[in-house]
Formats: sequence, structure tokens, C-alpha cells
Amino acid sequence: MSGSVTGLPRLPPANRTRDAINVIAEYISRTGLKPNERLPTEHEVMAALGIGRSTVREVMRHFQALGVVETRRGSGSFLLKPVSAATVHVPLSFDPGPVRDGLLQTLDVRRGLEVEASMLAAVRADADDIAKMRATLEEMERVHLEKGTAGREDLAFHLSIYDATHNPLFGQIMEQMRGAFESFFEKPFDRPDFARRSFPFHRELFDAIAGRDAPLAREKTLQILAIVEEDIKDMSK
Amino acid sequence: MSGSVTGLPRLPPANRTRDAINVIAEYISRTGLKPNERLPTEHEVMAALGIGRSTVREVMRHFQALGVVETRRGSGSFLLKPVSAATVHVPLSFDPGPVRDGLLQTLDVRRGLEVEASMLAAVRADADDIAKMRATLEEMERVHLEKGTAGREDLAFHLSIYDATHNPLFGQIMEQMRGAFESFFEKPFDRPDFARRSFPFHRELFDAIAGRDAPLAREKTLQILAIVEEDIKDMSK
DNA sequence: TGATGTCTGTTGTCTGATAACTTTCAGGCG
DNA sequence: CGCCTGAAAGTTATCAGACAACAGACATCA
Repeated sequence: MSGSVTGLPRLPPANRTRDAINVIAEYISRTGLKPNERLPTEHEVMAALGIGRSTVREVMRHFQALGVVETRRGSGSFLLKPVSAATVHVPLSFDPGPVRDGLLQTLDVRRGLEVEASMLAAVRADADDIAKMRATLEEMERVHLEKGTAGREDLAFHLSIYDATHNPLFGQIMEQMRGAFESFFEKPFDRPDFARRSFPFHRELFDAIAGRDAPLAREKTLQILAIVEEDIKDMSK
Repeated sequence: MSGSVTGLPRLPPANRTRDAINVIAEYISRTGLKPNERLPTEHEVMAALGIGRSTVREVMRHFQALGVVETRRGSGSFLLKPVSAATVHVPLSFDPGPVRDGLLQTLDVRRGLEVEASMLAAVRADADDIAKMRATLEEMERVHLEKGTAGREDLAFHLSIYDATHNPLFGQIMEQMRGAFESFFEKPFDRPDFARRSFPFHRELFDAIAGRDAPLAREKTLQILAIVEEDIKDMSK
């Protein structure tokens, strides 16, 4: 065939935009920019890197697509998620089809992740993790008894479980999947009666994790998700 | 405060780029454009939508960041993954830290997903799915006995399991995580002796799935991944 | 035949301009 | 003093036009 010499890794044709993307990522990590903080203006970046504004805008559009940056017209660009030169970006794309199918498909994935997270939490959680889980659980129970629902606090409890795995991937995947879904179709997770029946199982799940009983933690997680599945099916007739 | 009424989701100030992104996505699905096929040139899109070229470029940059489109200077833009107006994009980003930690972190996630996929496959697989899994398994065994390793065929076998869940999310998540990692650090999955000991368990996993034995399928998947975990730990000192 | 030059179409980037929006702040008014 | 109004400055959104760099097809020549 034509000159396909092995060992020479076909380098991309000089690409200032891609370079600028890496430089910006490195800049963010070097300056320790935190989420919600503002990035330099397009003109500043332009002048600093010696590139045109359209190139700067393509860089920003890149980070926007990755959900790392949000730019507000008239205000500037703001960091949404921490990032560094070593950050790995994994864009997922899928067609959920009808809403109901999309929810059930993600539930399959969620089941896999949540079960694993619960088991790992039961094995790896330290005293601080358990204390934090207990705190979020009790806050959730309090709000639930008071208002009859506790979507936000429920989420906080599950996030504290992810944290207890000491593996940031779980929290990030679940949170970002949830975010993507909320923005695309109405959020059914805020319905007052949604998954209400799963409420008592949360304390049982916590007890299982705190008691280092991984199989039981798995069982309780499956029970919670089974209720969620039923409610999704009921909800969509 | 100023008019911050709850329940009204603050719509973004007219955004031609975002509109164009949706229009392009809709166009791709409507014309049934397949991966590897070429998109219209920037000038064509520009003229067709009546927008400026920089806007077109930002749209392309968006799809590029999402891994949906690849644009080659002098040639044009090419579709990498199927897309439609209903496609949901979930960009994940995380810092794996040291390579070894990154691999072990993804292994936690992979364990959750693979176990769930195996169990679902055991429940949902139809005759065609089982036939396909058998075919890829036997191909893998054949290549393994011949060459001592079978990375590509091993992957095909696992993908056939994902397909048997009838939930496209599993395949996409796993494939894209793998792709992101292969491009960032050297691919250890091609090492001749990597995870060799897991070889015999693959047929046992298949037998469990074909026998509709979900708990056994879970067990076999865990055995395979335990070997992978050991090998990762061995490999990195 | 095979390598080389040339032409056309396409993407990459820059420059400069205008519009639209946000934030700030000074001034007016009760 | 406190609140509202509106002008001004800063910032992003988009456009238009230009030139450079590259890929692919075709013609040319040894």
C-alpha cells in the first residue's frame, strides 16, 4: 500500500485550536480555578495566547459541549466542573427513544452502578463516611416526614454513598446522567409520590453499609430500585 | 430580588448556534446519514441555514467535542456515530490521577455494569442473541488457542453480551470508556498475557447466560473481573 | 509506468465590525 | 436614607471577508 510506515503515529495537521484547548485546560488546573468561577474574557485569552477570537470561541464551544464550561452572554464564561490537563472526557450519546424507554434503560445502568457502589461502600467506608451518610439520611428522613417528599435530600444521601466508595467515578457518572435527563424531559423525580414506598428501605440500606454487610447492602439497593422501576412503569400507564 | 419566579426555567437568550446544532442533528437523522459518510461543507450549511461560517464552525466544534463528528482539513466533516434530534449527549469528565488508579477506578464501574449486563442477558436473551454469543465465544476460543491471545475477539464476545440485554446503553458506555482510555495511556489490554487466566471462565459465563441462570452469570462475571483486577495490580508493580 | 506539478475545493485562522445582553453605578425621587 | 431608573462600559453572539494550509483529482513529463 501507500507509505504507511509503522512507528510513525500520523500527527494531526497543525491545529492551533486543539493546542489552545490543552493550554486552557492546563491553565485552569494550574491557577486552581474552582467551579462557578469566571474564566478570562475572550479578549484576554486572545491577547494572552496570540490567537484570533474565533479560535478562542471554538475552544470555549468545545468545553461547553463537554459540559465543563458555561458561557453567559454579556457576563463571561464560567467553570462548571473542575478540569485539568489530565482530565479524561468521555462523551456518551444514545437515543432513548420514548421517554419511558429512556428512563428504564438508564435504570438498568443505574442498577448496576448503585448496587456496586453500595457494596463497595460497605467494604471501604471509614468512620467519617458513615457519619456523613448518617447525617444525610437523617436530614432526608426529617424533610420527608415534614413535607412528604425529599427529592433533593434523597439525592444527597445517595451521593454520600458514592463518596464512601472513595471512587469519584460513581458520583460523576450518576450525577451527569441525571442532569442530562432532567434537561431533556420533565423531571419525574420531583413528583410528590414518586418512589415514596422506597423511603423505609433507605435506613435499612444505611444500616447494612454501616454494618459492613455487602450482600445485604446489595439486597436493599435492589429493593429500592425495584420500587423505582415499578413507579416508572405505573407513571407511564 | 428581581423576578426569580420558581417553576419558570429561565430560557436562554436566543441562541442561533444552539438552534443550528439541533437543526444539523435533525438533518443527520432525517437524511439517514451513516457513520463514515460526509456532511455538507461549511459553505453549504452556511448558505442553507442562512448563518455565518463562524457559527457553522462552532456547531461542528460542538459535535467534534462530543465525538460525533470528525473534521479533516481539506476534506470535510465526517460522521463518526449515528445521531438524531432525540440523541442525548452525556459528557463525562474525570481526573483519573495516576494511570493505575484510573484503571482500578474504571474497573469498579465496569464491574457494576458488566455484572448487571450479564444478569440481564441471562433474563432477556432470545435465541438469536444466544446464537451470536456462542459464535463470538467460539471465534474467541479459536483465536486464543491459535495465537495465545485474543483481545479483539474477547471484546466482541463481551459486546455480544451487552447486545443481549437489549439495552444499547451498556455497549455505548463501555465502548466509549474503553476508547477514551486507550487514547490517553498505552493500552495494556493488548498485552499477550493480560487476563489470560480468565479465558476458561468465558465459556462458563456463556453457559450460565444460555442456561438462564442469572446468579451464576453474576458469579462468573465477578470471577473474570477479579482476575483482571489482579493483573492490573501486578502489572503496575 | 510512476513520480511530480497544478488546480480546485475544503477546512483553519485572523481581522474587524455590529448587535444584544449583563453589570455597574450615578442620579433622581419619594 | 432607600429605591427605582436609565445611561455607560464590558462581554458575548454573530456576521462578513480575507488569506493560508491541506487533500484529492487531474494533467504533465521523464
